[in-house]
Amino acid sequence: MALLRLEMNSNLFLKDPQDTDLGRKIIDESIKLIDDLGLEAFTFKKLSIAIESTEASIYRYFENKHKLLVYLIAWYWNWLEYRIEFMTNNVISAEEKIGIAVELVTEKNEYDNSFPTIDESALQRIVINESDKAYLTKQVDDDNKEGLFRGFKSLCKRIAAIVLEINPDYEYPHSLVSTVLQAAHQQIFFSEHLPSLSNHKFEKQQVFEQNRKFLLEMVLRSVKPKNGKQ
Amino acid sequence: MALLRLEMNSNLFLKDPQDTDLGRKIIDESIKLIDDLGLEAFTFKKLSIAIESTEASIYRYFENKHKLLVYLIAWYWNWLEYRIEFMTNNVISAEEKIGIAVELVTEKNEYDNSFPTIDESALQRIVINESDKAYLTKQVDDDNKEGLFRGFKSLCKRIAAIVLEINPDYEYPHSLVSTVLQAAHQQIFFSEHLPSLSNHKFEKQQVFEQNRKFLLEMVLRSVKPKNGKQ
DNA sequence: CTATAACAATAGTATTACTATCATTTTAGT
DNA sequence: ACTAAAATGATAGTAATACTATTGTTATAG
Repeated sequence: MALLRLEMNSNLFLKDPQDTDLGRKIIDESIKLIDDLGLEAFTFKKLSIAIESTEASIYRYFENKHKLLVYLIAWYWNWLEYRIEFMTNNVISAEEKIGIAVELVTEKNEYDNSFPTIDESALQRIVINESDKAYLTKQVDDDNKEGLFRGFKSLCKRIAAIVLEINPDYEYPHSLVSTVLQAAHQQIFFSEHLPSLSNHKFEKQQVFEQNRKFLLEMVLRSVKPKNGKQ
Repeated sequence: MALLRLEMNSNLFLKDPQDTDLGRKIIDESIKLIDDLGLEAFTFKKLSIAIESTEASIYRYFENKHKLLVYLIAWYWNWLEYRIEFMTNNVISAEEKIGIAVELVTEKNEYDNSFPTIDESALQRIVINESDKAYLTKQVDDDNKEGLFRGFKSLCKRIAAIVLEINPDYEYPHSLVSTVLQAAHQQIFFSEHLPSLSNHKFEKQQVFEQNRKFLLEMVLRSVKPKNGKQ
């Protein structure tokens, strides 16, 4: 598989971490640390110790912890969109395409050799546990103006376009897709921590597969009700 | 309308804030302050100034800011469940009941005279902006063991029961309902701050009404597909 | 081979999230 | 009305956090 680099919006960082060894170390180790400690207990101090550098050096790459989080989440959505693009390329049937998209959105991530140092499965856990915190802030409008959420919005738009291919008259393609993208990780969280909120059983891969079926069914039934009433 | 008191799980507080004037002031003012400042900028110091008391006094009611947030969110879900119970009482048709439930879940809240000092519309904004932070933490399992999330779980269970009345064979009642409860506030947030993620237009009441239609349609089509294929 | 960028080392600050102690006020029961 | 207990206020203190600033050292690119 080819070695790739996802181009990130330059407002996400002060200095592109993909350009230097230290920068890449910041990314890789912050993924591991946030996954371990949770965002609240994660600090630049701890990260600087983990990468055997200093707080000051990290601040040259990222304005603060929030921006670093937003960067990681944005990277994840970019990566996911890239894979959906790749896997639906040359597929003609819109229904087949939505099946592929929902599969990629809901599947459990494993190491991807295209990005050798990034632990995609840890990053997916971060998305599950922390991604909502990236936008649930008072600065959301400023951040949005800087384009920090372009990754998620672009992914949503792409999948919504497939939805409209299936049924151009469906009224809520973007709402439906953003709901599904959110549910894709929320249901995993619920089934692990608040199991009565979900019907999926948190055992090995099963929960991911049940979630895929649940969400694909929800999408298809919403978009294409079979009774012709719409 | 009768004056009511929602009984809260005693693990949510050190001393029941509903018992004293100071306690009620803590609740009322914290709702206003968190709504204004956002959870991150909200501190017990600022709250103590707002209520003309001291940090120490607040700490006698709540262990910390996190517990206070969880308390407020739990109060909201309890209140919502109570209203759903009330409004669906004596309604026979399950479809009518789900319509009422979705309406209450998605409607914009106004002052409710039963709880004179609580600003329910500010509290709803807190639920929209901050509620996910109540459980997206490393302590979620401990908090859950203490029953801190009973309000949300109980609400989900109640609505899931209505779903099963409509179709006892539907496989994902809890997943569907928790997804809807989440989407109910997420879509409001999106339409205001990240409008490309939603099809609802953020203007006055409209967004709430569009959201209701979107979610009710989603529920009904998911639960009761008309083609008899299931 | 030097100029410049990158990084390390260190120090310092305001704020936060508490804990502790003791004094004062309020309230409840007799 | 009196007293014990509970509730609250006032004040102080601490470790950690989220930065900013400065200066010195090491890489590396032209």
